[in-house]
Amino acid sequence: MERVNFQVIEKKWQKKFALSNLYNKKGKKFYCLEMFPYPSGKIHMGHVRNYTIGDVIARFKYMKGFNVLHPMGWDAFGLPAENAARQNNLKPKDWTEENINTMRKQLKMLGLSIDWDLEVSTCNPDYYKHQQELFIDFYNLGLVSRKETYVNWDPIEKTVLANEQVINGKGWRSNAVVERKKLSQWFFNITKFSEELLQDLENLSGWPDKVKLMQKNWIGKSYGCEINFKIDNLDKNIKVFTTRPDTIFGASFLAVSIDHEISKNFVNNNDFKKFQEECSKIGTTEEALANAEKIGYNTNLFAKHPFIKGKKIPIFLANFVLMDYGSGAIFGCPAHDQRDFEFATKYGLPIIRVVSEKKDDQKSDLLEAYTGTGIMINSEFLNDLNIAQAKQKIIQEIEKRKIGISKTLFRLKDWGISRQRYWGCPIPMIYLEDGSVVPVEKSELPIKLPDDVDLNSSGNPLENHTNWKKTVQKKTGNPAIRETDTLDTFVDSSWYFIRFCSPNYKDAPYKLNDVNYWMSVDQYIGGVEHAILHLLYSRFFMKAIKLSNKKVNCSEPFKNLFTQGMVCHETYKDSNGNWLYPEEVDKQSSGKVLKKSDKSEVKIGPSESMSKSKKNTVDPETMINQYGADAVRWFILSDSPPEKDVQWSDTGVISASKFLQKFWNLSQLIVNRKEKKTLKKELEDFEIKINSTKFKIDKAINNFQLNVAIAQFYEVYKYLNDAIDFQIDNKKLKENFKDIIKLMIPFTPHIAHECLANLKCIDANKWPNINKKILENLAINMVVQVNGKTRDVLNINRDMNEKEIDKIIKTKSKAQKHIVDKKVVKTIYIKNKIINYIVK
RNA sequence: GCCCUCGUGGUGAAAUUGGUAGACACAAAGGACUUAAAAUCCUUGCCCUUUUGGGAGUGCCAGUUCGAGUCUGGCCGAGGGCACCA
Repeated sequence: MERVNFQVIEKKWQKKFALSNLYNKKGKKFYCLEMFPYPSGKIHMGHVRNYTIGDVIARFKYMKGFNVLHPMGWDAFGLPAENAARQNNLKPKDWTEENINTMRKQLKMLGLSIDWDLEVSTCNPDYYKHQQELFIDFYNLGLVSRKETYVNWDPIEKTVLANEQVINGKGWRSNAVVERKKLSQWFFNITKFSEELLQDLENLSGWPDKVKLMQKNWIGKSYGCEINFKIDNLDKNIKVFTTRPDTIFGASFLAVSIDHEISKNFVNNNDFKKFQEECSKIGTTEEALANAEKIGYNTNLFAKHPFIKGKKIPIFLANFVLMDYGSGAIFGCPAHDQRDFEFATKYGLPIIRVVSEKKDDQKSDLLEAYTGTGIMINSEFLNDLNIAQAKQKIIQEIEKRKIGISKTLFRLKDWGISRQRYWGCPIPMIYLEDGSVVPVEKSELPIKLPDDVDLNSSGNPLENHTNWKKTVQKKTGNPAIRETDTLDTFVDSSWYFIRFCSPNYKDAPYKLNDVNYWMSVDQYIGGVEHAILHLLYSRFFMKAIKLSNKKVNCSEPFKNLFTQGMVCHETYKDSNGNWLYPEEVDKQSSGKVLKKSDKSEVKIGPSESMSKSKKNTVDPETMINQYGADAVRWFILSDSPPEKDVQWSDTGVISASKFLQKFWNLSQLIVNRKEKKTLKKELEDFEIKINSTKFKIDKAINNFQLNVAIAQFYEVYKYLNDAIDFQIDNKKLKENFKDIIKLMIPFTPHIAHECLANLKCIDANKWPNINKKILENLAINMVVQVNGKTRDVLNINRDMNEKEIDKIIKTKSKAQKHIVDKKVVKTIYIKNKIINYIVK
């Protein structure tokens, strides 16, 4: 049999895929989007998986008659471009563009049904001009502010990181230990949407619960109240936020953050300085802070207990109270909060129980804080209430006495967007001589990045540039200085899906009609690592854009979200402990693995997600050249469910390639098949099998069970191979075979189209009809059980009644010997499924 | 510490959502074809029985049910998210 030349047919069909008229441009809209890539150099297997999954969905929808939007772009700003440019003495722009060209070429090799006319790149002034417009819109809406705050400073990247970019106290990209630094920064006031961002999660039924939960926890809504404590002998109050106002009678101290304004009273105090030093010694990483011992500084001030006349409780400055949550002060109730318990134990403060699990259990000493349910004790008017009732009552009382107010707090913080880097979108703000800061005129946009920057000196290249920042205010002609910070690259990716709706529109970031037609994204696909950052920011952008233009009728950007798993590969180390690439090792049939260069033994490590640092990567382009794009696509979908990690295996892709070859062989056999006469019964059975396969595949794709769909193709292949010899005429056989191949187009578009062309198929891009009537008449397998144990399976007509079945079982079935001579106590009969005899 | 998810052959996984456990694939062993190899195809896969058969079996222990991989409770293990958030 002739071997199919993958290279030739893939090139041939990719030319046709490039003509957008191949795709349906009518019908109901369907916006299919995969997270766009950062152009780091070459595509990796993670991209292959992501975009192949997306392509299956997009092609599936095209074929089902939808008008599909399936674009691609580049998340092209970012620090690696600067680093690479510095190392290779290039311009970030040139480096980025070169990578884009490479990766575009590679993506095209995969045969994706992308509409390349819509391509956008975030580093292109045509794109970031509109981002600057949006920034100004947001500014005018009061959604942008400038704040002096402690920031997460990455000492390697010399830039500020958002909280979300700090992972275990380290920079998400550099892995450097993050420092605390006070800087003036630009913020998007994402917290203005806290409630909405939380509420609207409820409507996102097409999102994984896991992702919604992560966002919910991140937003972190908590109910409680604020209480004012009067400081004794001082005309001052300390505001305290608590979610447990019910435990107020157990309060034995106040603890206040070191950054709280009250600590200003002690700046000249040597003990305080010592304490401050001690705190800073602990380090600034969240991990270190979380595990650090709780220490305090006794201010010798006292607060009046708001409900116990004459009672005074000491005020401490404490390292475990955070300034940027609540009001930076708490009341300590050691009996019912573990942190307070540790603190009180250390400083010998009273531990007063106010919640008791049982009424009589109040004498034993606590070994740790009790945080469970119970009823109130030692709490005057709250006694005998449960916690919920007590909370309600005390808040009423607090409000009545005007010493506080019920309050809801969010953990979510505003989004710091300033970056002291060159390769990002310039922030369109200017500083005037009178000290005010104003946006530039929209007509001046884009504020372009300069080409001639020095990336080799430290600090912010735009700040260091000789004249870039010098400008004049257009309206007045007065001299002004440009903002030299650039935007966090997460801003770039927070609205690209909107730009895709009208990517070439020059007048505004989006064309209203196009956005209202295409948005929201019907299917968004990407890695779960973006569950919080990117998705939350994008949701914020959509809401902010809607706020700036009431005619936009979309408030959530992504209707359905699918998060795919990672691509993994085993790791290899030589005897010196150096990582080795898979192509540097040889696998022996004995199971041993040897280093190719010197035949030394190689240690195999566990399979981990592919990363350059561990060298467990496989180059997609090499694989495509070797086995064909279809085989690579097929394998990466076949082995695991898309939401789980998949193990890359060379033998797997080889077998995928072999299967496609066999499938092609089969199509040749069918093309050249000799005519046969049809036997009615054989044709019926055949059509039942083909239709049930079609049904299962269609359903599997709908459910994102692409691995299950592929298993169906393997199964039906075997069947079709036998079916060649069935008594079925060529027309019927080919018709059914064509339908099966059409189902393969989303998975392996090149070879499927090639086979269909050989079969002279004229409507290849139309999803075949499934004859449900045939399926309804399908014979079923009736399971026959005795005492719950399966004794036989009967292939019988659908909807047969119990009596008939009982007759068959008692005369012909293998189960009869388990029933005869025994008393049938009960029979459970589930139509078309099972019959279970209970015998004694 | 808190929250969430998941435990099925040597491996990746299926299982119509409470109804034949292990589809499909990888790897392995045996066989066919071949002078041989490659390629291709077939068979096997826990225990007992020569076979027909029978039994055990979805991390562990209990429970609900005619029937549990699927539901409930407890335990053990793995992964993920958050982490001094008051």
